[in-house]
Amino acid sequence: MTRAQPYDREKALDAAQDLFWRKGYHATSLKDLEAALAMKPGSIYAAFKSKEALYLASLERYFLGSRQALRDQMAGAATVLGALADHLRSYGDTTGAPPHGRACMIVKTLLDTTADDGAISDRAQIYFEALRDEFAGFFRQARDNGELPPDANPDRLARRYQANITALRVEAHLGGDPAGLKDLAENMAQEVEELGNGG
Amino acid sequence: MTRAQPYDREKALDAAQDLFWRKGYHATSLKDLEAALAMKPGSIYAAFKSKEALYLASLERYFLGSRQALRDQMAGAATVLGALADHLRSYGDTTGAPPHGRACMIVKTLLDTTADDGAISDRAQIYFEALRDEFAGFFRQARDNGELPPDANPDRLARRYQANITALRVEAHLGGDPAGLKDLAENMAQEVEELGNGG
DNA sequence: CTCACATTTGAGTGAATGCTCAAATAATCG
DNA sequence: CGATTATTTGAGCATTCACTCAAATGTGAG
Repeated sequence: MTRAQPYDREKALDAAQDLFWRKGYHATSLKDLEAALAMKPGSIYAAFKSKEALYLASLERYFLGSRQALRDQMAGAATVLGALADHLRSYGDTTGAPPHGRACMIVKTLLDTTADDGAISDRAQIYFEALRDEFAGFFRQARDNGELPPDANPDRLARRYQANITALRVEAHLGGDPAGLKDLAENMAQEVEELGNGG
Repeated sequence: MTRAQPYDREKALDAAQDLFWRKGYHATSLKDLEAALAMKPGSIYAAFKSKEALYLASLERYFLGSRQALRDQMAGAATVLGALADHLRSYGDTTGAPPHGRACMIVKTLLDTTADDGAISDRAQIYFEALRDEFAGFFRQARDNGELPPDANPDRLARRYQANITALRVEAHLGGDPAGLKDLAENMAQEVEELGNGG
């Protein structure tokens, strides 16, 4: 049959994602990618077609990974609101592996691309909204199982929740006072929990 | 004396600020700037020294303008909290001239620069914190004049307030459903007002 | 009007960009 | 062990990048 691929596609995509996430699309050059992926330009183009396509693949990987991590985190929780609150709290801790201490790659993408960056900004918007839908689903779940009052608006709550995460992760990206960040996260987390106590 | 400057420095800086604000530092080329400023490369370098220096000048202009607009808005207000709430509400409207419908240039800068972009990210962080101090000053004012309880924490409130603005303006940048954005802004604004009602 | 000089000009700099492709390489097949 | 074919290689492509500087231009002084 065909020759086994001497490069590890998952590992390469992982390296590309990390590099793009840190430096952004425009500031990342092919030279940077060659070094990070340990691949020569020809191989990169054979495997990923173009810098833009590689970015799109990295972004998709980021989105799928984030969503999966969120679902896993929610699955084993006692209450939905408690788990959503804990998810916020987790961004208050900048130590440890990414995504801690980093802004959301989707938000970064949204902010530094324009219409003339082709499909990239469109795709980022789709992912951003998909994550919002994910949050809305959890709030709906909380409403349906009685954690939230019956007149709670899951879409509105999701929008607000996502806004909090966005802001929290921008703060984390700055890397200022860790206590202040933790305090901010705790503040937001408690607001979520209080939604269940007739807030 | 010396020859009158045939280019308008303010107008050029204004054009540069707008272009950088929209496209970001890395995605903006000298060609773009030449077109926007209606100046040839030699003139740009004589007037502004480098692309980085021009960006720093644009960012400073943005910061000073934003802070001044905020101060003006706060000066003629009946209550401090009401004015802070209205400031949030203003970002819920994407129609009209910038800054409406655009993310904060300082936040954009923070997210798409790294340490190897020299002074730019440092400067953006300074401005971001300066705006936070500005907000903290208003909350302190509200506490001292009785709008807030005596044990209110101005720094914490300012951090949360700035986080809300950051998130709101990221949402505005997306340009999705205007009603949803307005709703989000109203939501945040009411939370600020409720701080004064024993919240 | 002429001189002196500050300012603008824009073709041109070397370096870096994203990307290509003919040649070299390695793995599987009969 | 060749023969075949998928894959990698890396020098090098055209283009664009941020930037420079000698020459042209316009201005105020004498």
